[in-house]
Amino acid sequence: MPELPEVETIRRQLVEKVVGARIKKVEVRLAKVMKNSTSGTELLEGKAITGVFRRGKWLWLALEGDWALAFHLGMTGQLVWEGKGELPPHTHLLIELDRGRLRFTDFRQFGRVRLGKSKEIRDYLEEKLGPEPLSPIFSASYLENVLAKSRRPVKALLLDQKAVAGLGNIYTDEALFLAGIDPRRPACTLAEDEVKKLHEAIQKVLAEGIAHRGTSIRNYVDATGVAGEHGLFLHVYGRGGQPCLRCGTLIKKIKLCGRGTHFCPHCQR
DNA sequence: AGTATCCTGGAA
DNA sequence: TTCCAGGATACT
Repeated sequence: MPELPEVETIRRQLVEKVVGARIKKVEVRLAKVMKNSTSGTELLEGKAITGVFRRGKWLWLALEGDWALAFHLGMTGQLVWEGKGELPPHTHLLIELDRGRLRFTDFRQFGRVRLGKSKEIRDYLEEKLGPEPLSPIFSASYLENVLAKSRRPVKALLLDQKAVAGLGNIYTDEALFLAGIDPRRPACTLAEDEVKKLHEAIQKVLAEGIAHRGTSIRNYVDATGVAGEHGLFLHVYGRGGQPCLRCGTLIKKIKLCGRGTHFCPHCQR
């Protein structure tokens, strides 16, 4: 589920809710979600949360003592701040705070949590992720260079977190539609003006996704447990067989890079 | 560069 | 009952 706009939405809300809060107790309810499980989450007890950061689809809590707790939500992960109440099923990590609690809930169990010193976590993320698509480092010429080096379908490159961090299946399909580019095109065949359009489209779809607090197709909710509104604004994702909003041609759904891929065969060349 | 794999549950 | 799903990785 959660791509950059969803994770950024959660981050912004958590900044308001948990920065300054102190951890009372951490309960790992499904051991395998702890990825680099050094011993312990016990060492976090009593520490205050000093910040909430995002890198690509990763979100991490900065904690006193230069510790960091990083989350990747996989396909169906939720990170929700709330008061007491019955705990939903598939809640794998529970952080009790002096104000409310933070729960990590993920029914498909693809999500992961890493605990480490903050430098360790930052290094790990820098090593595996390409530039942030909404930062100046992600320029049109950077994108041009990356695409020029590969014959793979352009969609495969956009999904590659090392090429650019944070795009997933929804926003990739949407960006390619806005740019008018067929997802199957070998990356190196894009002309300079097409790369420019694609670069612009990527930043636009992500910004809109954030403005609408993310896309709730299945079970995504933001950090307050509320669904996102961006599903109402999708052009192609999930619209296979329906008319293109621009030209009326039926949206095609195919399998590409092992993923459902939606595009307009008329608008995208 | 494709595809099997980790999981659960809703839809076809 | 089979297929499919906002992801990533470990294989052929």
